[in-house]
This record gives sequence, C-alpha cells and structure tokens, in this order.
Amino acid sequence: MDEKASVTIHDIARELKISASTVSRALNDNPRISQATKDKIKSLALKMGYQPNIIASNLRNQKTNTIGIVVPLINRHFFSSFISGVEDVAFASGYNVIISQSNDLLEKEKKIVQSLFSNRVDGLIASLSMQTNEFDHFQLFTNKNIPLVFFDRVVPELEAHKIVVDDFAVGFKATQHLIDQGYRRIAHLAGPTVLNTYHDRMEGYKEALRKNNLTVEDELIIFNRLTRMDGQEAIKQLLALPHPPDAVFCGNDTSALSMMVYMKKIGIRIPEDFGLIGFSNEPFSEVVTPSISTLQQPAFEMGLKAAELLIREIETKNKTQNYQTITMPTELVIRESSLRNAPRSA
Amino acid sequence: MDEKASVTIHDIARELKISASTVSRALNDNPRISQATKDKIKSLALKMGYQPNIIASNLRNQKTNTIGIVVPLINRHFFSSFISGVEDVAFASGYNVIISQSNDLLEKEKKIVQSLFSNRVDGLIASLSMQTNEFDHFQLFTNKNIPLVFFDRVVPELEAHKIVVDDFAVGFKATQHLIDQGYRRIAHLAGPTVLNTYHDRMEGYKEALRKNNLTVEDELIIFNRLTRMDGQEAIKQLLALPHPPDAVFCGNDTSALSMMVYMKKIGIRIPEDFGLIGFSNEPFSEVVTPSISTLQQPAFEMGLKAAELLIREIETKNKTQNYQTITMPTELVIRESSLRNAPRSA
DNA sequence: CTGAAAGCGCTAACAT
DNA sequence: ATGTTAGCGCTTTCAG
Repeated sequence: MDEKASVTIHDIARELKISASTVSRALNDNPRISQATKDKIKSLALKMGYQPNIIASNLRNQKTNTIGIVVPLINRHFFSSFISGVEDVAFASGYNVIISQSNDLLEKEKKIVQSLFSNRVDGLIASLSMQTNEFDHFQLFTNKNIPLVFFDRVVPELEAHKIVVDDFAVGFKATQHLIDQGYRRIAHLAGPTVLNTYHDRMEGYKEALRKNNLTVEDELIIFNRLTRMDGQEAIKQLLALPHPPDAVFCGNDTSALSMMVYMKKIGIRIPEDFGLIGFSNEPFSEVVTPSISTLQQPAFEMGLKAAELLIREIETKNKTQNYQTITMPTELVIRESSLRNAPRSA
Repeated sequence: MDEKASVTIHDIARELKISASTVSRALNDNPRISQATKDKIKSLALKMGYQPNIIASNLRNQKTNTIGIVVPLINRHFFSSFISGVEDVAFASGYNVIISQSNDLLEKEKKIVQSLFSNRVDGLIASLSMQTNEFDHFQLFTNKNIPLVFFDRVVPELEAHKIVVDDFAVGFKATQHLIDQGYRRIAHLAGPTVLNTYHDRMEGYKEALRKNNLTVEDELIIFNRLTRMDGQEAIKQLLALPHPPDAVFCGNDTSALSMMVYMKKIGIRIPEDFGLIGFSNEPFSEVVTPSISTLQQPAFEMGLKAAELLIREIETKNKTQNYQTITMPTELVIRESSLRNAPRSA
C-alpha cells in the first residue's frame, strides 16, 4: 500500500539515458529540443505519472505564479463575486489564486499578509478589514515592489493601485432618491470612516441634504460595524429620538435588513411610514418583503479589472510607477423599501 | 526606489560571522543554540527585515504546512461557514489554507486538484462538484497516501474519510414534517443522485411516504441542478400535472425560494395551499415572507471536524488505514412555509 | 540539439 | 554550542 518518493525529472532522465536538463526543457516545450525527444519524454512522463514539483520550480524561478487575495469575509456576495472575477482572469493567465479572509480583524489581516508574503505570492489584492487603521504590514510588498492592488475598502494614504466606486456620488444618489420620494428627515448608518468607502458615502449623503436645503444633524448619523445587531440597535436609537427620522440610508444591506425586520415587528410600514435603502445588493435584498432598495456595485467586473491590473504590473515589473485609481460605475436599484411615489424620470 | 534581493539567512550569518545553519537553528528555536546567540541573531534578523522564504523551507522539508480546500462555491453560506471552521483549526495548528472553488464544474475541479497536488499541499478537504462522476483525479492524493477528507457531497466508492450528515434521516424528517402538517401529495426536487447527499435525501423522502401509506410517484420527483431557474421550471412542471402536488421538499433553499416567488406571483398561498421546505438554511430563508422551513447542517462544526481529522492524519502519516465516516446531527428548522397546523410536540 | 554544473534558500545529518 | 556539507527538484547559463 505504500509508495515510493515522487518521480522527478531525474527519474525520467535516467530511464531514457539523457540528462535532466533535456527533460526539463522538453516538458517546458523549449524550442531547442527536437520534436522526437519531446514526444518520447512526454509520453514517458505520462506513463511514469510524473507530476512537476511546483515548489522547486518556484524556488528556482523566484516566481510562484500565484496571486493572493485578502478580503474581510468570503461570505459576502460582493466579495465572492469579486473573487470569481479575479479567478477568471488569473486562471486564464496561468496564475493560481490564494484566497484568505481577515474576518474584519486587523491582527488576522496582518498575519495573512505576512504569510502571503512569505509564500512569495507574485502580487496581492486586498480589501481592508473594518479595524484596519495602520498599514505597515503592506510595506512588505511595497518595499520590495511587489504589485499590490486595493479595492473597495481602501485608504487615501496608501500608494498603490485602487479599484473603487465613487462612494461620494453613490451616497449622494441614494440620499437624493429618498428625498425625491418625499422623505425629509433622513438618517445615515455609517461604517468606520477610516475607510474611504464609509467616509465618502457619508459625505455624499451630507451633500445631498445640503443641496436640498435639509440640515445635516449629528444625531441622525450613527457609526458602527453594520452587523445585524448593529442595525437593530441603531434603528431603536433613532426611533427613540425626540424627533425621529422618516428614512435611513444604510451602509450595507445587512443592517438595512435588520432595521426592516425590527420595524415590521413594531408595526412601522415600509415604505409608507419609513423609507429604507441599503448598500451592495446582497441577494436577499431582492427577495425579502418589502424588497430592499440598494446600490449595486459591479463586483465581478471589479475583480476582472483588479486582476488585469495586477497581472500587468507583475509582468512588466518596475515599468510604471504611477498608481492608478479606477472608479467603476454603480447602479441605484430601486425596490419597494424606498418607493413611495411613482418612479421619477431617470 | 528600487531594492536589492531579499535578505537570507546567509546575509545574517555573514554579518555576524557565524554559519547559516546556526542562524537557521536560532530562528527555529533549536535548543542546541545558546540563548545569547539566539537573541543576537533574532534581533539582527528583525533589524535587517529578514523574511523567511517559505518556499525554500517547504522544498527542503517536503512539507508545506498547507491544506487545500475545494468546494463547489465559496458563495454559499454552508460552504463559507465550513471553511471558517477549517481555518480556525488549521491556523491554530500552524497550517495555511488554500481555498478553491470548482464552480460545480468537473473540469475545473480536476484542474484545481491537480494544481493543489503540484503545490504539494499536505492534505486536501473536498466537496464534489455537481458534475463529478469520475474520481481518478483524487488518486493523485490516495496513491501517495496524502490525507484526504471529503465532506457533504461525497460518494460511497471513495476510500477516504468523510464528514457527512445523515441525509436519509434528514429527508425522512423533512417529509414526515410535511405529512404531519396535513400535506398529502408531496413532491421532491432532487439534485444529481450520483452524489450521496441527493440520493439519500430522496430515499429518505420515499421511505417517509411509504411509512405513511402514501405512494411514491415518479412524476412527483424531479431531478435538476437546483438553481433558481431550475426551481421555477420544476414548480411549473409540477403544477401543470393532472394531479398536482400540495407540497414540495426541495434539495436546497435556492430552489425552494424560486418556487415560492413563482407561486406568490400566481396567487398560490403558502403554507395554506401549498407546503414548502428547503435545505441548508441559507440566511435568506429566515427573512423572506413567508419564511422558509429548512434543514440546518452544522457547517462550521463540520469544518472543525474535517480539519481535525485531516491534520491528525497528516501528523500521524501511515498510522491508520481505516477510513472514518463521521455523521453530524441536523436540525429541522420549522418556519412559516410549512406550518399549516400548530406545531406538534417535538 | 543536448549535457554538465551551479544555485534558488533552507535544513539536517554528521562533524567537532 | 556551532560549523561543514550535501541536497530538496527544478531551471539555466555555458559548453559543445
């Protein structure tokens, strides 16, 4: 039942009474090897069940053909779609992908980045954890000029490529929509504003209020981590206000959902009494009742772009030094939870 | 702006005028090195920004401290929870995890397994794609006695460890529940029955009917891939029958949801006119209206178990040769979509 | 077109 | 307690 060590190019070489370098070249389709010997070698390799040892190859080549991804949670539709986009491009270009999740924990993010570096990934694609407020761990990559692309949750001070959406415009658009629907006292549930995404969405929200001569009130802006629990706490807090809001723009769909569940329970009608809009178009937002209006980001396409950009960087190392920021379009998905009037002209 | 090659143990050794092996030993806390030199070496390593080259270490040690996971889709709550379970155990035991998704495609699954093998993972945890009807690609692992654990979607003919739930019992339980609720003509939407999960669920369904003196009718059992689209097609087909069913037990929540959406649209009331039960407790099933009854599998715990089993195998290589099958408990989650009567005594 | 030899960075006998 | 040496499996000059 036991087995001997793996078959290596040396085993093949010995069998064929040729040198290991010839075997290596043949298997890599080096043009300097005659078709005849290539055929001979390849068929023997097959017969002997040869499997290249990528580790050895990687060590020798100083290249792993692997790209690392760090996301907060693979469990979110936005992130898993993004990952699928990355994988498509990566596999088509001959790269493997190592996926890791930080669980929104800074310490875990650090360990992961460390580990991906030690494993010598050729490039890294990352979206920051909610806790991330320092960035030294990424210097491992920047110091050694290993390509690095951030997406979604990025910070301005990072000198790297970035794939984002225009969160300011999105925040504005969402808020304007609520205003158009006749809501007048609009609250906002924001995530940690160290992260540009949450910061910009909030600023867009404020700007929309101002443009419409509505006042921005601190008590209507709540900051937390946007979990289900956080959403419920936030809506309780808002409704307990002397002068409660009549709508909320939530930083994600999860918190919007939990607000909705709570309000249904206590008899607040959506959208008649209260307007609600989420963010990121999680699959559930379409199927709950009432369905939740939200903002759709092109997650898959962002993944494609991120991978393309990263791989181009990897393969033209040290050519460019100017960091690109690619802003992708978003779409306002209007559903029942915010639709009190007939839809306005687009 | 440019940088030189990485600092290696040789650089440290040269600086300190000692040998590379001493450096290596010190960094690995080998007891044969004096504390004084250890301190000296470690602090210099830190100062020089030394980062171990795991690739070289892996090559030398013939061990990567990495375990591979293949799942159909990381995007499903069941799988992502499972993965989190694996990660918890793996990280605690000093292993990295490489996650890959087959997208339910046999060809992609083969490539992934191949690639994980070439990357010399120390062990593999896998759940089969819906298309998987041959298993030769896993022989790479079995032939070389590399530990292998299957979970959820497994097949009997594979000689390997398995983490499963008792799908037969679960199918029975779900069907019995519908019968208890007074439904009498119960259909079943099944996935590919090459996979034990779907096969066993279906057999459990049949057995429950028989035990209750209900006849098993072929026209009430539909096979497909359980996508949203598949669910809709299936319910149309069932409702078009001369003698349509009054309830369905669906192989997953996704198809149950799409059935529900369709039936709501055409005015069939759930659960009054029609009973529905899904499988796997996706988060949305709780929040849709009516909420969907379903079966809950202990995904996270299954991940823990799988990782524990795999790592034990890795670390006691060739000790055991008898394959374990661990069956985990499931829970019937009764919600609105199947609850026509008052709940029976548990 | 093919071979010999060196080396990627690390570890582990086997020295001393 | 530390050094010497060899080698993990592969690729790639350099030679012919």
